[in-house]
Amino acid sequence: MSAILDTAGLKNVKTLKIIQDEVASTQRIALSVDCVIFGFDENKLKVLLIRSDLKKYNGRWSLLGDLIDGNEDLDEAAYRILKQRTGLKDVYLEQVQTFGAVNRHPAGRVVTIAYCSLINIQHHKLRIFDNELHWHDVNNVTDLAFDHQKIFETCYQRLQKRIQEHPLGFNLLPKKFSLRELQNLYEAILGTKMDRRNFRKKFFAMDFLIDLDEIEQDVPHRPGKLYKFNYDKYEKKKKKWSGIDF
Amino acid sequence: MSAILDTAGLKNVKTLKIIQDEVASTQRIALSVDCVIFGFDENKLKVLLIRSDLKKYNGRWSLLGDLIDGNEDLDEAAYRILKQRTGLKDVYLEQVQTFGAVNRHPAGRVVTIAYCSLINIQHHKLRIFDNELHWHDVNNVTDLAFDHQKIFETCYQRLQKRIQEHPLGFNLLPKKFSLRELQNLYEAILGTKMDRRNFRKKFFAMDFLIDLDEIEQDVPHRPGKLYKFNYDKYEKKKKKWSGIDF
DNA sequence: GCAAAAGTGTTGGAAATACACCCATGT
DNA sequence: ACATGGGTGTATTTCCAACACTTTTGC
Repeated sequence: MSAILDTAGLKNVKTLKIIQDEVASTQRIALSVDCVIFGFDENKLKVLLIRSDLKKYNGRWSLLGDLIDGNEDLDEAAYRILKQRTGLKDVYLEQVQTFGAVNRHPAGRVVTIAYCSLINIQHHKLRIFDNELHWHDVNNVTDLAFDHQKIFETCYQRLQKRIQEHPLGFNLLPKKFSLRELQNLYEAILGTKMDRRNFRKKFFAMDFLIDLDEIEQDVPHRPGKLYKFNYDKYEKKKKKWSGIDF
Repeated sequence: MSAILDTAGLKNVKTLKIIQDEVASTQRIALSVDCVIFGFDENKLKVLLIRSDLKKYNGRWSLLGDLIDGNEDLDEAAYRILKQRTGLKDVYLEQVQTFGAVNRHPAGRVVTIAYCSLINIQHHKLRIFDNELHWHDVNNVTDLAFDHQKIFETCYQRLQKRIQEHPLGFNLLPKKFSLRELQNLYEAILGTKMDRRNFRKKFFAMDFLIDLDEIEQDVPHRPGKLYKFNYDKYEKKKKKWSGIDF
């Protein structure tokens, strides 16, 4: 912040020392990170929840979170939580919003920064040995502890929007995937059905899929071809937004 | 946050008291709000800056900000700053992002929540009696103090994107405006030139403009018709996003 | 009457949608 | 052979971009 003024109009130049004192004397606030960790499995979009460790919320599910250390960057804290809970790999992580209602936490003033994370469930399945940790179908998430329901919904909406504008979805899939899997992913996240032919057309027209010349194994029907996403090409061709539309 | 664990796997139910102690004992952090206040004047998009009150940044401009009080909601703090500096009216306010690099502030650890605000400059001109406060052309903002350059750019980009998807722009205009003014606004914010006929067509097709049957006064050419924005109608017809496109 | 901006339609191309049939594989 | 999903093409519609002239007002 730039100014510590109680009224407008003060314009003395302050020394660093004065500001330091102000920072030190102001009521400080506990800061936390909460992670909304999305995964994709069995053609469903899932979110990773843990049982609240607070008696008040006994039995209710909550997001994974932790307090931020005084010497820790925000993103660092979010990565730390991911690492502790899932094993950290192929992680997409994005800060979404900060929630700071005065009474949002029963233990006192805790402002929390919500992060949205996308992980490939196959790679992390093993790490969930703790049975208080569970993948929930996003359509079946209700009554979370604290203000976590609100946080979850905000992050889910953000995901729905972002996935249509950026190639985030691939973070949820195995490196090699079929077009059917890709479409299932989009349908699960957006809650819609799409025309298969037009879906293919759209993605092939984008020209960011690399044909691996491999096919699915162990499917009880004609196997589909496998693809991977061409991140390099995407980075170069990234589209600039234009067009007023609301 | 939901869990205060140092390793995964802990699953005892904690009492409120235990968590309170943890919150109290954890290193707390000073929290601030920084406002990126946009205005529109003389066909330019402007941002309101103040001279840094820190000697280290002597002469450099910075955003308007202040520390958050322990009993104050985040949005409340942002509104307070707006009120102190501009007079608070017709304000559009939106939380954008939280910045928390460990060393972003020379006075110690200060995490800041950036807010973007759009105000109608005509209504607030008078309040800027403090000559350390100044409206800068957004194209001429460089070398701000702290990490404010980054914050400013993030907010500006957010604005550019949001204004194309939501009718924010009207917060920057007088209640009655001509189509020319509206187009100038979009061109200023997006840094583009648009075709006048297509611009009109687009806005009339949306059908959110109310023809006031009034015309501009004191213009040295054929006066344009004046319109206002129909917020109610917009709220009802709000478009749902659809379409993968990146 | 001249300068300056307001106001107005049409057309062609691109992109999105809707839609139906044959193909490859496992059982 | 049949069930299941993979793979392909075309016709229609909708949306967007490009583009030029006439009108109104102040001077």
